Amino acid sequence: MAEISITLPDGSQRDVADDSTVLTLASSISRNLGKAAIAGVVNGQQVDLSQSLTQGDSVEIITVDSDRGRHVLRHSTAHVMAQAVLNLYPGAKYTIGPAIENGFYYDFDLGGRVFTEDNLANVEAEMRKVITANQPFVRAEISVAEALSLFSEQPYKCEIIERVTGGSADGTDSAEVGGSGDSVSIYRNTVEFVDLCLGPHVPSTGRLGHFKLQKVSSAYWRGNEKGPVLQRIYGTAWESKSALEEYLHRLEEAERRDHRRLAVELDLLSFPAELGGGLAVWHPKGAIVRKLMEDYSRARHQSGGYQFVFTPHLSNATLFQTSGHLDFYADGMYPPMEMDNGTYYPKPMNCPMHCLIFRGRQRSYRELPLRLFELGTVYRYERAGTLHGLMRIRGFTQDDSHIFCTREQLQDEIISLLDFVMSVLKAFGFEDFSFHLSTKDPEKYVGSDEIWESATNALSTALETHGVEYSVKEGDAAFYGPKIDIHIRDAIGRTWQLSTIQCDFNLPERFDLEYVATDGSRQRPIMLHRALFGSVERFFGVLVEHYAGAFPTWLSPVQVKILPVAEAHETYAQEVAKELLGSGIRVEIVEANDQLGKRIRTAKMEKTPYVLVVGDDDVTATTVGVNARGLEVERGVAVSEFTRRITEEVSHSVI
RNA sequence: GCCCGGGUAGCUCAGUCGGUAGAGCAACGCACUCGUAAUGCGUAGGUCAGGAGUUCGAUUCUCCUCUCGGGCUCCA
Repeated sequence: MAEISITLPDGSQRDVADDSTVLTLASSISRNLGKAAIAGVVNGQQVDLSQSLTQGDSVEIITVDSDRGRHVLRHSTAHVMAQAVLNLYPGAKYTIGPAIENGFYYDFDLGGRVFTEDNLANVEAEMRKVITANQPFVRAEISVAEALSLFSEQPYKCEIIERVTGGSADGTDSAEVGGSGDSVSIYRNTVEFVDLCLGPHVPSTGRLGHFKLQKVSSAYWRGNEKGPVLQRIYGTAWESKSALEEYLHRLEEAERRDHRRLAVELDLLSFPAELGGGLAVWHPKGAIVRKLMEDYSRARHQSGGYQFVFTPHLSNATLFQTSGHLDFYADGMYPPMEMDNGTYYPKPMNCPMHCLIFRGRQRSYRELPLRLFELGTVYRYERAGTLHGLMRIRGFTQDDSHIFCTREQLQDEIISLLDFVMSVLKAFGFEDFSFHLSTKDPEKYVGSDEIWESATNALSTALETHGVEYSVKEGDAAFYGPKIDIHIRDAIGRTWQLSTIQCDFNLPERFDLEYVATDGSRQRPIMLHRALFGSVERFFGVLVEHYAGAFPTWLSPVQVKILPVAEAHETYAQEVAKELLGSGIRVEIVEANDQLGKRIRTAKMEKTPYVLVVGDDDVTATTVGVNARGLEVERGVAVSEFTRRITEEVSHSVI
């Protein structure tokens, strides 16, 4: 038999029989690789395992336990779900079913019927049948005419075929269907079930099985609010039972940490219905944590060269006409209040007011960079369906700063800003950052190409100076300037976008901001918007979830609870409390009305960092029994020693 | 804003095929005074989200409103 030569990813050559496929190649490399293989990449194109190889192909094997492998697995599972739904709901129209992060979904038009959670078990059972049947995924390329005839009962499929072959495909379509020119690719499982698809897929449904359907919801066809409403089922799928279980466990963990739930359990804050949606009241325990966060932020800004300002919550409409917000953003603003001397709006942003402060008098280059800082509360009328606890809220406080600088200063300013941002976030327990640079949208921007280029270079150079990896989002910038977004990874691996550093070439123009340069000429400053927390409320929510409500000692609402063993020890407990209070520690005494075990349990459930038990021995020796969160109980610690330890712990966390 | 599903005691929930409701925890009282994650007994607590309709009678059925949840869309 003749042989052909294949190039592997490491650059090595391998000779294989000329009737080889991706699968036989994988198996020839090792038995385990053959087993783990789920698809391949041939000359840069993802293909099925059954793909034949030809002389000179570059081949990479995709295994099930890789991101790309799980993607294939999930997409194939989506097909299985579509088949199951079509079996169970005759007349259902199927639309698209992509793999997504951690899972997949598929959208159906049930002709007015809807899915409920109760239907999921049936669909799952039907899917198991499909999987047990071990149906093959057979790829074919057929002509457009054949495809339209094959899917004549499926209007959504026809629409996709027409759009793809008509050259007006978007990203969603091209993930759904492959083929070139006049043909489209399909994958057939049975005589009855066939789906349009780019592929690749697993060889047969028997390769699947570690999946779970999660929820039903609705979605718009092609994301268009005016279009048909479809029924969507979300599911997750993994390469092994243990990977599936681990993922489901992570979901449970996320639910356990949900800040909305912990806010109630720990009495941090609430969203009274009487206030209206998306508006919170902060209870004492939440308020103290928030105050500590704000105090820390203020202290850092003070030492970081910022000047504090305050601005009102309301403004005359003319301000927002000047800033342009009323033209571009009126839908996001609370409605106007008609007053006898004009129309007023609650502010959705602080920046226009900071511009007024800058413009309040003539500015010299000697003052730049001028850094104005405010914990500024803004109001945005978020659409009702988008509200989500503290993460999306209608009244919130930005740790907002506007920096006015020259073009020459931009580079250094951003370099030091990145330092500042990471240093502040690290103080709150975040270590893992990712950076995203958004560049000009060629369709929509203000300012010269030249200033965009120099500002974008300043941002990327700053990132490179710090030696951090970053992704570039081409065209994702706002119309007024390029920006860096900073995401953090929390304790259970989720990422959150918090900080942002945005260049603005627009507002200085609109407000006609100037400074006097060294040569006496009037120059326009560049304005930087930046926030570290983003919103204090949202950052608080992220912190609650990151710590699962167990704040580090310096942030804990109550740092120490003192539990006298019996009533007779209450006087001593007060003495200990007094000493700790004197050192600035937040301490509470829990009187001996309940059994000790009960009181310990309650204190632990409240996630108190230190529970001190004091009894006869302690009164005699001036000691305490220390029950620290996550540590063994330690009896007989001298009060002075405990005070020293905790004050040291707290002082290390705060500047 | 759109689709679907909820709203019963402070919290978590049960229940009423239409006859105005119940548990656990929490609160309060009494007894117990206890050395490291739930002592016992008792008391109180609800216009069953709000409004309208159907009905002899509505927490239960219907409609509307508010609100919450899951998505979609949105986040200049």
